[in-house]
Amino acid sequence: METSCAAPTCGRRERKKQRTREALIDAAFQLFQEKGFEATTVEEIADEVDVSSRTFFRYFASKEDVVLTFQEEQFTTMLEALASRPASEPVMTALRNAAVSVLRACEEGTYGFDPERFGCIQQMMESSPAVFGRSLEHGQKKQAEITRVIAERMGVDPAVDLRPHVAAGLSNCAFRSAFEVLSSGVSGTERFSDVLDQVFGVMEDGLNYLPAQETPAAAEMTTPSR
Amino acid sequence: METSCAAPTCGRRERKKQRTREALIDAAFQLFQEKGFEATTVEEIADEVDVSSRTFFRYFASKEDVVLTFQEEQFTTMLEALASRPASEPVMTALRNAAVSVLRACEEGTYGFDPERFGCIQQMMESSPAVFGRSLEHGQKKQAEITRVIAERMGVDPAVDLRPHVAAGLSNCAFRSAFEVLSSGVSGTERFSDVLDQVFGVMEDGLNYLPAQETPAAAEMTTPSR
DNA sequence: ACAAAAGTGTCATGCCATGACACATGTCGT
DNA sequence: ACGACATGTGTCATGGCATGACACTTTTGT
Repeated sequence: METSCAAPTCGRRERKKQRTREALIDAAFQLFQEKGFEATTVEEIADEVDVSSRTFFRYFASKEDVVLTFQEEQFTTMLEALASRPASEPVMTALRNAAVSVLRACEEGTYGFDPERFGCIQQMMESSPAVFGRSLEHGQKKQAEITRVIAERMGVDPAVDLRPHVAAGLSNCAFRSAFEVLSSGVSGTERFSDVLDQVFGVMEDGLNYLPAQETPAAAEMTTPSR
Repeated sequence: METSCAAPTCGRRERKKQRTREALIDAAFQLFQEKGFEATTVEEIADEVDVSSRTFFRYFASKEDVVLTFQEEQFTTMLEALASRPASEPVMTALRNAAVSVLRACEEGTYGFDPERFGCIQQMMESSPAVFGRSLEHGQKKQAEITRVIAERMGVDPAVDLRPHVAAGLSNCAFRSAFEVLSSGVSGTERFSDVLDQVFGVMEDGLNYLPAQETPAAAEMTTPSR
């Protein structure tokens, strides 16, 4: 009757659960990469780990959720990175730095991220709408948390001031724009983190001045040769 | 063997199809409003119109698609509005004006929009994640088209220049931010179109200067009492 | 060792979505 | 108006996702 540890991080049971969870994720990604997301059934994933499909759904609310696990970690890391930015930094700069640093970690495998899986997920986002949709949904949901953090950092009340909401939206938007740019193969775009940085750059210094028409030369300013 | 009209907008068959489609939409919204989106089954919708569920799926790829019909119309209207903005207008201004005018149309029932249904959809977006997710997905997909139009307007190549992508992303982001602000009940927000306008305002004149900390007084600038 | 708690497997169920095939209903040329 | 063709619809059949119910097993705390 719950006497010792309220949140039992210890114990065989907990360890076993964690192992099953990891196994499910690994098996899932394995299969996703082999046959694609859509073509992989929950039953196959469960069979691979030798549990029932029912059990799978006790660990994940949906098949897409397995993939979103990763995104959730990214988000957590981003929040940490944001918190560790100096308070003197302007909001958008802090968001930019935090966001870019997280993607760098994903790409370079630091911080416990797996670059291969990172790439795998990007692929799935492009190829299966279900994953993409859930990802957008997840991002939008998390945006609310970012809003809170930003509002705190700005020292304003998010129930009155729109700006934290917009700022959070912009960071989210930056991610998606970068992804879209990347997957539509815009020239000179390779690393996700670089593109993201550029997108933030366009937002920060180019937004007000997007003209009706412009000489091609001026475009060089915002899309530097790297 | 296809002699007269290549795109037969005429003909009984076509009319019948259109009627069935309308009937399905109407029945669907009726039921959605009565019992909620999730609680309504495709079979119920089809029964109401006296067709088989199979037929329903010949008109709509998914249950969510019925709702997205409306969004598709909004989008089309927005594109038209954007095209009719003077070419001299800066891109973000044009986007802002176009976007706001569409929402106004939705709210006021002009241009063939139904304000009641508009409200109904907003409700569903808040209450059923599936609809919300699909809506995000749809918006993201359409963003690509906006990108194209903007690039053309700017006279730049979207395969080289990031800015059209970002601008399109921002307009999309503005919609969602406005929606989020609205549904999280930020004070002084009532009409969707007004909030959207404010969001664009924040983006245009406040973005660069979102400071680390700020006196509450300065906030008044970007959130006018209207 | 025992009792409570927590996890799992096994049905059963319901809904969404799609393919196949037969049937009915328009459409068009003559 | 009639017949050939195209197109839309109904009726299965199928398969996957997701969830509830209930019995059974494992773990945990005392």
